[in-house]
Amino acid sequence: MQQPPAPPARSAGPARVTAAMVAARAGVSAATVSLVTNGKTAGRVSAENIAKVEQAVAELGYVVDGLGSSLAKGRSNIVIMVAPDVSNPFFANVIAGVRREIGQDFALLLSVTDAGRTPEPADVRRLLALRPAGLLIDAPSARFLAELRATEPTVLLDAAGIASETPSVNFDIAGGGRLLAAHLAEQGHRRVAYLDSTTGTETFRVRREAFAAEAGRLGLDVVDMQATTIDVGTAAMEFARAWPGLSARGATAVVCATDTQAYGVLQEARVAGVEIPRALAVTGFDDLPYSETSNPGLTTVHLPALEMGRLAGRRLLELMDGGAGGGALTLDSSLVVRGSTLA
Amino acid sequence: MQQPPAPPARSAGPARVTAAMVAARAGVSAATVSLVTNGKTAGRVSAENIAKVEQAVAELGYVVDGLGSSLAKGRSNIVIMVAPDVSNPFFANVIAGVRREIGQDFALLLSVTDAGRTPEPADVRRLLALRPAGLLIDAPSARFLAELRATEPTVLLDAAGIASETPSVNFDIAGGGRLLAAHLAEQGHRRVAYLDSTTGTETFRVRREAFAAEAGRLGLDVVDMQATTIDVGTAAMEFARAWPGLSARGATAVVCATDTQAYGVLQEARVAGVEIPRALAVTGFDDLPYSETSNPGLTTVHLPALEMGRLAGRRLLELMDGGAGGGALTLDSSLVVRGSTLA
DNA sequence: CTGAAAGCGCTTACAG
DNA sequence: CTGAAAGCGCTTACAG
Repeated sequence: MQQPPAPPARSAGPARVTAAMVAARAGVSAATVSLVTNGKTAGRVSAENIAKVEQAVAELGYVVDGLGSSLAKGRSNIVIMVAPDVSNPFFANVIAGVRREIGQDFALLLSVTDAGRTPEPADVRRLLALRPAGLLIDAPSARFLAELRATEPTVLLDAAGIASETPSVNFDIAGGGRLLAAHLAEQGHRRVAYLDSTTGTETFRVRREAFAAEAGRLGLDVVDMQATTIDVGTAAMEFARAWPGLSARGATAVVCATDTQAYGVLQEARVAGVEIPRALAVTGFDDLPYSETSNPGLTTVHLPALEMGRLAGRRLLELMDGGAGGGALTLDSSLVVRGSTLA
Repeated sequence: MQQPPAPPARSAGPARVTAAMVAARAGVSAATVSLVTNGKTAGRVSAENIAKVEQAVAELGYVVDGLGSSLAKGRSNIVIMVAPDVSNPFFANVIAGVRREIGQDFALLLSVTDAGRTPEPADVRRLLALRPAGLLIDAPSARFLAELRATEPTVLLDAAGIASETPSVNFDIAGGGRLLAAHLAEQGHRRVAYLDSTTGTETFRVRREAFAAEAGRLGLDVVDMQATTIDVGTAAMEFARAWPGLSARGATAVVCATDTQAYGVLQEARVAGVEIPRALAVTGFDDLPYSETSNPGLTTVHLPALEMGRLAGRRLLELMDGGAGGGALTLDSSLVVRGSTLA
């Protein structure tokens, strides 16, 4: 007497439109549908059938299923970008550059970690299981790279200072750091403080070391402050904490690992009544838009973010097309001198 | 005489380890391997076979292929979060909250657009083709939502003011806006300027409208500045441009759509020698960490970002488990009064 | 408890 | 130019 229970409702909504449904409606085989949706019709599909398929696709609202397609092709159409610090405004420009190059053909997806943390091996493994068509790794740590061992096309961004076979697009960070040291020495500074970032990526190590080495060569004394996150607030607090001591020891400049931290120093110095640049010079790295309009303007090492994104995207495209393209590409950095160091 | 050409080298590196290889090594079937890697062994696989499979998995370094697995299961194990403004530091906290809830079981991937832009229909379609297990949409525009029509589990974040059947987790933005208006009226202001964001999301419309409505009720006059991106620099420039006129018309406060913009106003006001809060009160929305430590501290509407991320993640988990869970959840916002409005 | 088989939705040689 | 078939790497009823 009992009715068998109704089959459980599948995920609500209309059934998924498949290539087979399109084929049936167009009166062709699934193979032909595939050829058309992949644009491989040249000399293989008649104009008539192309038109039929296109109409059926439109009528049914068919979208090629990414999973089936990727499985058959052996790779997906997504490019995963791994980055430690999405909320750095600098990074937004890098992404914009990447998207501009690969955006038409691939879906760009970001894998982010909590602020200031580097991705874990487990994260990476899960990402590779998605079979990305390519990988973009921004500001990697050496440890992370060692664990990666990805066989898919990979391009590193901002990986200066990392020994790796993987193709990379870098800034000449070290050159920028040296220019910075030379500029400060020229301005007559003798003792400067360095405010590092807590993010454990190589780029920050290089920034610091290149600056410190050149500073040493020029007779400049470098004092380390406590590293902070890339955040105006924490940098401001660290400056407030450290300044009395630094001042007593005769420091006349603060070199920050990022512009964002420099903003915090500028702000807090103003609160403390420290005159910039007369009593204190302040510098950054990145050259974010605001560094031009801040008051005083911030002297900083200019890093061409958009350009880096574009080049990395283009190289990844070549790699995914089967190109070789090894080696490291280095973009010039330059020093932009503004009011924060120039009386 | 000619040797046939060597087969083209497949994507370099060792061949992919498959479940079949694991099965062969463990001396079991692929089905058993699947049961083990999916943790569905209870009453279905002997302890002995579990051990064999686990050992083979370890020896071979087998990782379940996401494409094959997802295709068979009908959905992937990725959750895609769509967001207009990754580089807003506020957003980093939302993500952290989401990850904390869903991070173990799903890969969280971000789809971002260029600063201040809302995703296009084409972007969305490509994302859905990946068959995400779930979708998280942050600060959607009404237009975007109308186009979406996703059948997969979806949770909206910060979607106050959007009429939609889709479950959502929101802030009581309107309440915060009203508290802000009341506070300024109480402090004796009669005419205030409003600095909006150019990002075309509903949350900013609601911020402005709730504030303006309550302000009107309390006899406060509201003057619109030119909206800017969520960026210290552009906000600073807009303040510099607008202040002379605003001042002449008797405005005594600037209400900003975000804390970040308020920082620009604070900074530029200081440069212009405008005393805060005596000559000008400044407020924001978000309550970023820096708003507490800035000098003066920033009066702002506190929005619990981490909490929102966690709740959204939890609701999505429920939905993906087949739960119903419709309706909108609203988190209280509150007004944090600091030195930027309080003499 | 176990494995053979079908199927997820495509794409790509292959034969015609 | 076209379609039937095999296969991508899994998972899940099903029969045993």
